Amino acid sequence: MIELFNNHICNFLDQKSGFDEDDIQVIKSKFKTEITDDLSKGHITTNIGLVSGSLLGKNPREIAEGIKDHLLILKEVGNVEVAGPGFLNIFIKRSYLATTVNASLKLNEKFGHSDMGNGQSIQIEFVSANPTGPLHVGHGRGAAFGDAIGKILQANGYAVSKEYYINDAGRQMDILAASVWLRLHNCFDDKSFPESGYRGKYIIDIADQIDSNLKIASNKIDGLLSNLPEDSEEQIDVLIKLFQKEDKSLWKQIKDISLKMVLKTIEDDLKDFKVDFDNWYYESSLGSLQDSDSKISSAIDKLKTKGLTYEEKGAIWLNTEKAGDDKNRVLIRDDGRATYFAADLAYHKDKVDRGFDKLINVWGADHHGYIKRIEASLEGLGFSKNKLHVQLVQFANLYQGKQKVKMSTRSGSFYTLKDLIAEIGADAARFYYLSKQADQHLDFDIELAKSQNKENLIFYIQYAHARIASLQSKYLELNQSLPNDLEEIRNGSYTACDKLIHAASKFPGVVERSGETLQPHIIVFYLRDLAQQLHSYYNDNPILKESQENQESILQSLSLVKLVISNGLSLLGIEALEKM
RNA sequence: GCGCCCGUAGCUCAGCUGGAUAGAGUACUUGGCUACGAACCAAGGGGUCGGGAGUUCGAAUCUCUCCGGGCGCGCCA
Repeated sequence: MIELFNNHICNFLDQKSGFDEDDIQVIKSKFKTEITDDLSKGHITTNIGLVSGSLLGKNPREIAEGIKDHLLILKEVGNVEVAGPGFLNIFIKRSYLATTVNASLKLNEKFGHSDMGNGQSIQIEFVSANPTGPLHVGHGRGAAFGDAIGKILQANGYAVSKEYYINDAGRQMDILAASVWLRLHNCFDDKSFPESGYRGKYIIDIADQIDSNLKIASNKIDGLLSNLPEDSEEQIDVLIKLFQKEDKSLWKQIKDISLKMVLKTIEDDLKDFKVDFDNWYYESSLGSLQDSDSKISSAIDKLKTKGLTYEEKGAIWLNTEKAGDDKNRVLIRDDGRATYFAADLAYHKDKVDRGFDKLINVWGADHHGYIKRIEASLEGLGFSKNKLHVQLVQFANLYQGKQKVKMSTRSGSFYTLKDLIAEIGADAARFYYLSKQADQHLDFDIELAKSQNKENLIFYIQYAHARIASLQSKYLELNQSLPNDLEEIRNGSYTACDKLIHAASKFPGVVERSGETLQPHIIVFYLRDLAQQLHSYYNDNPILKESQENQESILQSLSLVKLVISNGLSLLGIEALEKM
């Protein structure tokens, strides 16, 4: 609809304004036509008068007057007012409004979709938590966010691929295996268990299952545990080496099974959270430095060829300062092992090689210092850093009322994502994770998320949806079917729903903006406002006492509101409720 | 010290690609069920948009600076 007016205004500029060609281009790029906040300003408003007036040094209101006449030609337009400093407020004819309601309803679950992305492929990498334990509530925010922007971008015409990067190659895997091994042999009690090992109960569960499969002889390593270093980090390293030496194949088996089991729980938790991935990418598939054909070797080779690397203190460094990083970074340590950064760089090269038009990384905010170096490496590899967008997600603090919920991975007992889903359900959890801009701190109150009143926004929005559903079924008891076309009543005089129709018509614009800015919370707040208007209307109007013609008109309008709530929630990965 | 993010009503937050009187919820005061879901609605008070300067016809929004808070600055991942 906005399109229509934009084109018409551009048409005016080109043919009738008499402005300079260059000025017209500037004006076209700067003026905005949008749906108004409320109906006192008409349905559509444009600042074309202000923008041109400012540029040309003319009176904005006079310019607006000229364009006003041009707009009145359109058959869809009922009235146009020049308002304030020079805004043009456009009032649409009611018959045309009815047409737009019909058209929107016909689009059904596609209402709100756009072709902004034009089929471009976009990959979103998110969660990517180390496979060393269950997901905690911090991961939940990244999971909800990545999944939601996936849905939103898809709705905006992008071809979306969601990926989880599994760090299965580093020292942490060794620590995981060592922790399981220790539990397997009951070497320590909870108190004396090495601090830098993983101490959670899930390690015991893994050990139990391995034990029943492998039937490992216990007390096999009693002699190994004497003379351990004091420092807990050194301690775990010594243990890892001991176990590897003791029984190489058993070590490998334990490591593989542990990884598999942890990944399984992560996958299950994400499934319960209604988050799915198109691809699970293993860091180990990047290969090793020893293999000169591996992805990691060839990525580093490419940088070497470009002369961006150098040797210093026995290590191989990448010059990332050149691209704005604070300091240069090590790719290969002095002991010959690749750094995490080297692997990540190879991973990002691989993403680009796979042909995605755009890459989005959803990272915890504590990684922001890492952005520069990954951008630098992409540029070093000959790609534009603009291909990649890193979206930071801040930490979420959980509260139970006023009480902060403690999360400590150290102690091994922590509030997991699974716990959260069990307590408030996946939908409420997703909703609250998404209710604030991702890169800002979020205080997440579990009590609030469970409450059944207006303060709980998801409840309030669902309630609006359920109310309409309930009204529809009431209507169906009295009539054969819901009205499905306003053709017959488009000239009706019932205008009480106009505000609702107007609010609902903003939805496609909201989805686009949410996609452009990667901010799902825009949809959250929009739905809250829409629900508020629905409740207000519902309260003031005894709908089923209206004339039959009015009832049809109302039901039609409310169906649109219901559709918007349902589509909006679904973009957040939440199912709208017919009853609650 | 350097870098990134944030500071809007008592509290929790919207609004930020500059636009028309700065908005919700909560709390407080008050009114509304013989009506389709009152789990709701309506009305009222409450603000130097952290301070200051600049750009502009116009600044919560952009720039600079100061103050206050968070996070990051490994041959960890």
